[in-house]
Amino acid sequence: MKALIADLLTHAFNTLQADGRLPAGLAITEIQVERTRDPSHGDWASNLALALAKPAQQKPRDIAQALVAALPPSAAVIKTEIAGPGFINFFLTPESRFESVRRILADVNAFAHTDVGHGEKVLLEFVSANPTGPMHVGHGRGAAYGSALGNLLAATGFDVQREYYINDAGRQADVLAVSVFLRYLEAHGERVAIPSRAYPGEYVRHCADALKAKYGQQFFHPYPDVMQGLPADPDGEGDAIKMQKEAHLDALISRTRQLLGEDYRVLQDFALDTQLADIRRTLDAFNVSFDRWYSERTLADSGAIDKALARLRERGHVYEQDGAVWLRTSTLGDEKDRVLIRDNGIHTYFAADVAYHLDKLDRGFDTLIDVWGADHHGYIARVRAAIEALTGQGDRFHVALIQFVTLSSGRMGKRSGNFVTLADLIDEAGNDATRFFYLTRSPEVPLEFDIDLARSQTKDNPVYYIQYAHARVCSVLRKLADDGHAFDEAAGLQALTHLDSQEERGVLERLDSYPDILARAARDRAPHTLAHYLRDLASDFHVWYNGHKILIDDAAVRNARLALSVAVREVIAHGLDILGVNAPDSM
RNA sequence: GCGCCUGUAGCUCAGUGGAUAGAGCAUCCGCCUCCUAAGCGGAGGGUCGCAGGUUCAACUCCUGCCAGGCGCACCA
Repeated sequence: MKALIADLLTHAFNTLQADGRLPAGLAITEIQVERTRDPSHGDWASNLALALAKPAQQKPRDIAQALVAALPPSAAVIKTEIAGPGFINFFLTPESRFESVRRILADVNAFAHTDVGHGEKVLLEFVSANPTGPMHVGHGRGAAYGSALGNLLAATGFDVQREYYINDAGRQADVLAVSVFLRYLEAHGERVAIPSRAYPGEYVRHCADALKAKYGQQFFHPYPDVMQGLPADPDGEGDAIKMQKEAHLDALISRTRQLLGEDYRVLQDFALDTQLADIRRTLDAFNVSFDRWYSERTLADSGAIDKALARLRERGHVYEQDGAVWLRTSTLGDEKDRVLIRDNGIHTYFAADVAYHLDKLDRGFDTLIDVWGADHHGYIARVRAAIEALTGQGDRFHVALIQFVTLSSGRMGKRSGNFVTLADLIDEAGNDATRFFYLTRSPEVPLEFDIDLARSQTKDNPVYYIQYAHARVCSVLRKLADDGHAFDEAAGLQALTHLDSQEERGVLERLDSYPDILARAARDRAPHTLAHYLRDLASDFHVWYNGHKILIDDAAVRNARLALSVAVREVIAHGLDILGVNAPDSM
């Protein structure tokens, strides 16, 4: 209905411009049409005349008069009124309230679809957690957000590809390798000290055990040989100490490479593959999938990094200083210049990331959306600057920053070093509740995850409340069949005018707003809008259900109510599917 | 110090520049012969952090301040 009103107003506006009644240069970016709160204001209202008043240099009520006079006729509109400072109120026919039910029952996907995307090609990169350990609850939020956003964009006319960038190169991968290596030696009976900057988690030990099981003695070296002559790993705090700790770890990495030779890569690949497999398992369980897993290593191997560097040089954005190669990002919005190639000749993570984003654009994507943890916000300016330097299209790059997650009940960090993994959380709260809870908050707000509420199976838990509405409709239909009846859709659609109670009007209006909610959620990249909507719809439905019996003897009214119920079920199933939450038939 | 995010009911949070700022929880008062009580109805509860500004209109936009979180590497 909203789209219809907006259409009428657009026509009226164009007519007035063509007649010279309004200045020609005027442009309306988006017509605001809203539901009225007060029934005496009609069903819908627009502030278009108010918005035009200033640029057109005319009184808002005069413009409103002209717009109303120029409105094309519509079967749905009974009358219009001008109210207050210049609102245009629309009164619609009773029959128009049922339009959405007809459309939902005909094809809910068509009903829900609004083409905000116009086929725009979007590359959505999310999660991209380093394969150096299990996913934690923060990654889970990014996973839920990214996957829901992908579904949302796909449902609103975007051509979206989902991608996971695997950080399988660089120092972190080396730290993982030596961490596993030391635990591997320990599994062979050596007494080892784990460096303070290495990975301490229990999963490293499991990985080492698996390594031993597969390769036996192949990588073994006596621990004293490994450590001989290495700088010490000092205790304590402070920058100087920290640097010594890192130096110790770096020396250990070099020594391990040297001792293992070509086997180093075998060991490292084993460790990375093990961790990545664990991540994939968790994501599968979490109903998150990707179109492509993109390896950082392949960027170096394929020459993509060299290509990006050459292009940056060509465009004059690169210089050398202190033995390193720098990108002049400071002239493109970044606070300082950034190193691409270190003085030791090894490219930085940033250089690989620049090449990756160039590759995304080269593959023909119009828009790049990266989903990052909030702690990476300082990184945005330099990546955008690099894209700008490469292509002049820095505005195509968008980052959705996801704020941190804390767990309620003090369950986080209960025992030091024993952090809660995403797999643990899913295990505890279930897939549906976990996804839904992640998605109920705006991404830029820190999330306090209430585990006890997520576990609870009462109406206090919004996900159960919504799923229950869906199951309830299914239950009613089962009861109907048990009683030897069937839902007569055609008869129901004929009899929709029986749906005239306050509660039924509430449900009808809510259903009608669904396409607009989806469009807004997609435009704002805000899946939480949809989560809130579904809760409201479920609430409207439950309120109606509790006051009105559906399975009554009067066939016309019964079928009309069934039509409304099924429409609710269809929209809930559609919305939950976008959020990646199941819509069960019974509970 | 600089940058990003946040500040709305006791708590957790919604809120396209638009008409009287909302929801859930919590609190209080009611409600089960009935398609699932895994539920429903009602009540109280607000200086939208503070101060200016922009305009027909500001919780919403701008500026400054206050408070909290995060970040400021030749790590990733």
